[in-house]
Amino acid sequence: MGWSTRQLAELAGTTLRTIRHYHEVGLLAEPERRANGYKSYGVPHLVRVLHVKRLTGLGLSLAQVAELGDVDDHPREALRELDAELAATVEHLQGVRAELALVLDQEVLIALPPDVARVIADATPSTADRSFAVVLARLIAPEKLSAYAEALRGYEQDPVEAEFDDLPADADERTRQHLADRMRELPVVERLRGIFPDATSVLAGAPRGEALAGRTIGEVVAELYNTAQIDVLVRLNS
Amino acid sequence: MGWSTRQLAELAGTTLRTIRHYHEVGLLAEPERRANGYKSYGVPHLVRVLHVKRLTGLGLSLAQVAELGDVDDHPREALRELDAELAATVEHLQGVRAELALVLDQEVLIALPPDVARVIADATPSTADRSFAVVLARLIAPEKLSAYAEALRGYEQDPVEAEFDDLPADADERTRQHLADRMRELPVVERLRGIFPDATSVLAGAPRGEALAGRTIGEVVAELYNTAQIDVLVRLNS
DNA sequence: TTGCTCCTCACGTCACGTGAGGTGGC
DNA sequence: TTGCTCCTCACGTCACGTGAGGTGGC
Repeated sequence: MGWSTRQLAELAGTTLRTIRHYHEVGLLAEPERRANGYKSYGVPHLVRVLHVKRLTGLGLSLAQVAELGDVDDHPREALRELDAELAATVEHLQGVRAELALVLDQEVLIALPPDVARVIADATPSTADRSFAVVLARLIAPEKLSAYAEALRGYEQDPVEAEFDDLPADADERTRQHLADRMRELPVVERLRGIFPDATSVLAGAPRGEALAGRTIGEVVAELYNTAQIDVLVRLNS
Repeated sequence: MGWSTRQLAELAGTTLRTIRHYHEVGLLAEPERRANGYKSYGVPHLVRVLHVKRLTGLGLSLAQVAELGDVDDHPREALRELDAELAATVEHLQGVRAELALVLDQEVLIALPPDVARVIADATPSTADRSFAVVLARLIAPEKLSAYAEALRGYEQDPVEAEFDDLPADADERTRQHLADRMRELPVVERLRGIFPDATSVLAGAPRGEALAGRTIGEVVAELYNTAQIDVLVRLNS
């Protein structure tokens, strides 16, 4: 005598709501009703639902299934496209997993290429400096970033730098100049100056538009360092 | 002076709407406003957005990102879980691709195990029969299905069967019995009788509940064959 | 005054899940 | 009368996309 919606769902191994959804989107014809208004499904409905489920199970969207015609057609093209998509997805996921493996291997989570991240995590232990590196990574050219990381490799904290970190904003002229002179001789600073000989060179080849990027780096620096420290940084390049 | 929403979006390499969405779900603090009501973002916002993007780029949901605390924390556990999920997904997709390869290799798309599908596609060229096979596959035990496919392997159409296919519903008694007698000697029929000695044996070990499944097969048969044909099928087993 | 940017709603997406509220059959 | 099934709305999910309608700044 035909099946109820629930029975059809059970036979097809799916849910009530799925059957109704197929009606809603026009993937399944509405069956005849009994006297009381209940739906009464027949074999073709079951075959149709099994067919739709088969295709969606393979990864087709309902819209794609709708585009294909009858149960008898073999959707070669659609399936081939799907296969290509799946291949791409798998490749992408494997890429993500490779990245994850690198990230899991590291102490800090930084939005940087893994090799660069490693160096920076070692070299710049403070959160502020790391934030700087993350922002920088978005703003400067990739080669510059690699060079920057290379310059920091094997970095060791020097007492002079501690002095810089603790420099009060109201440090006097002589203190600043003296500090700048000694910093200029640090190997790290020397290497960095080789990469960024002046302020504008930081942004050469920047991918984001130099105007905004420049202001941005300026803001970050202003937020990280006090006026005396910035003054010292400026003197490094003179 | 801070950035506008659009500028923040550009700096972070994302869209206006994404920034606003992060506000909506509480992932990003609302910045101060200017006199005219425009938002004015600072460096911490940029760092935050880059951090969120980094995590979602790896595959975390926004809800998961929200659960993790600060930019400085390294979400080892979450990432490890994610990696496990990714591994499972990749495996699943590769399974689907393997299935796709088989399906693409075949003429018809049937919701059957591939080995069974191959045989059935060869043996039963009519749509009706294939529908029957698809439904059957959902209803009977997997071993029975394999055995069924095995029985059909190498199937060749016999003139007697053409006779069966064309049997009119009002065929007389003698015609039916004569046909049944000859069909009983066909190798295919003999093999099938070995698997399904009687009607109830079809459903032995059925996974869906025998009552509904039985009625279902009955309906399918009734829809595929006329009364004379069904009568002949019944006589095959007597 | 004309473009351009900014703002805040608010609906649409995809494949259903999950009640809400009401009725028929034993 | 009490459970159980059936029915039809209709909102929620997830991470935004995409206008709709209105205002501020040059």
